[in-house]
Amino acid sequence: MTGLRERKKQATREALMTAALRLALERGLDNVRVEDIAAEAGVSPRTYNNYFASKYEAITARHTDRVRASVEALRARPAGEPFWDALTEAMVQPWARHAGTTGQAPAPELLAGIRMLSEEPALRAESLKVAFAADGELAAAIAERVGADPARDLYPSLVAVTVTAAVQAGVAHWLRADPPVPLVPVLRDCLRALAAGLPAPTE
Amino acid sequence: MTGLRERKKQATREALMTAALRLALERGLDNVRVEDIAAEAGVSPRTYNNYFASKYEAITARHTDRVRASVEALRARPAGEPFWDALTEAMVQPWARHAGTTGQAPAPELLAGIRMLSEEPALRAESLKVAFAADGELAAAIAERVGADPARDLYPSLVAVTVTAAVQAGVAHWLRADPPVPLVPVLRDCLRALAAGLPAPTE
DNA sequence: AGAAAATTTGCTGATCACGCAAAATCCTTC
DNA sequence: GAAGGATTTTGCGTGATCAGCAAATTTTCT
Repeated sequence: MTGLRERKKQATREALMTAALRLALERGLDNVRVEDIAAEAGVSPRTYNNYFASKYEAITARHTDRVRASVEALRARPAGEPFWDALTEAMVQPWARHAGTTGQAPAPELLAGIRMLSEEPALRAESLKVAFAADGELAAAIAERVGADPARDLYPSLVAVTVTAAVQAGVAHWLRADPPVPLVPVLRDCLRALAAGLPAPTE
Repeated sequence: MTGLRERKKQATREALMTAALRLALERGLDNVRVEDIAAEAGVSPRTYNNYFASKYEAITARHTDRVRASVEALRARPAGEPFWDALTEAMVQPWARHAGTTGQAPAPELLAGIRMLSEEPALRAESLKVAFAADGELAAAIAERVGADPARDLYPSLVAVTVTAAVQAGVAHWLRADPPVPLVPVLRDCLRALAAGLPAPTE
């Protein structure tokens, strides 16, 4: 079923994503026009907009995929697993390959890309948008798992939204850790703290 | 010190905000151009952009003010107050006047405005942007209060970001509650749960 | 009143995003 | 393997947003 058509579509999508990211990293976000990205990917500018609705979508597409992957990962966790274990693993998983627990440093280009997402205001906004756009689905998956009604109960959406936020905080902390630290444990800490409660440290 | 200049500036800002909101509610967001808002406020289109950088900023300006107000409110809480009490009150305060604990229903126009913020994707994105743009400041205020170093400690930013998210969830829940419920208790519940931990309901 | 400072405004240019229809490409069926 | 159908790409045109710049207007200060 993987016709040439689908493969080509995936390929241009991929080409546009990497072109956008590469150019933005090289020249700075403001010196990249849609036209440039399209040219780099060997495609007409009009086609760019068939794939991505805004100039920034292509750059944040990887992040969009990560977010969606978390939702799917949660749905794929074994049924017996305790809820917070499942949720933690699901949230961590898409980040694991970037910067695992092992000492190996993440690819610098990849890190620069993530850093740009959190430093360029326009990309930060786009990232937030996709993260919280998906959180209806995340809430639904959570509701399903804990047996709640997502429309009436506050719990699923509260957990979905705060977990999403906690991951953001974890990534941000990871980005600014001076002796670099591995990301995955940071994320686990965030989620464990969230599950257990956030009392003030000194009280 | 309240020269005519400053008063006029406040007035046009206010006029632009209300004009933008009114038009968006009346016609739908997509049928409002910057030009229309400026005309409604009796000002040139170019001036609109001196006040607001995007078409959506004016509409979400009230929300922006709420977010900022929370940060200031936290800084203004009495020093002896327990941390989570202070934080809860600070987050709730800007919303309190809209829909307090008392039975009085909120002004329908006001409610429609808030609902539009969470239903129109573009406005939702803008709201998220301002909420999380301010959360560096919120984290700083939290760090100050609990005596932490916002650059090194994860706690302040984790709390800031999750609290912001929890408020979002609370407001969203309030908006879809079928027999309407007062907002403030919902927000308090969200924040109490966040502070105490979010174990799965049935485990 | 008159100079200095700040704000408003019109103009302009760069860019973006999308509708539409023609051209190009891929897939299916005979 | 060729014709016909379906999908994608592309070019063109349109409407709109946003920011820089300099002139005009308004407020403030002396």
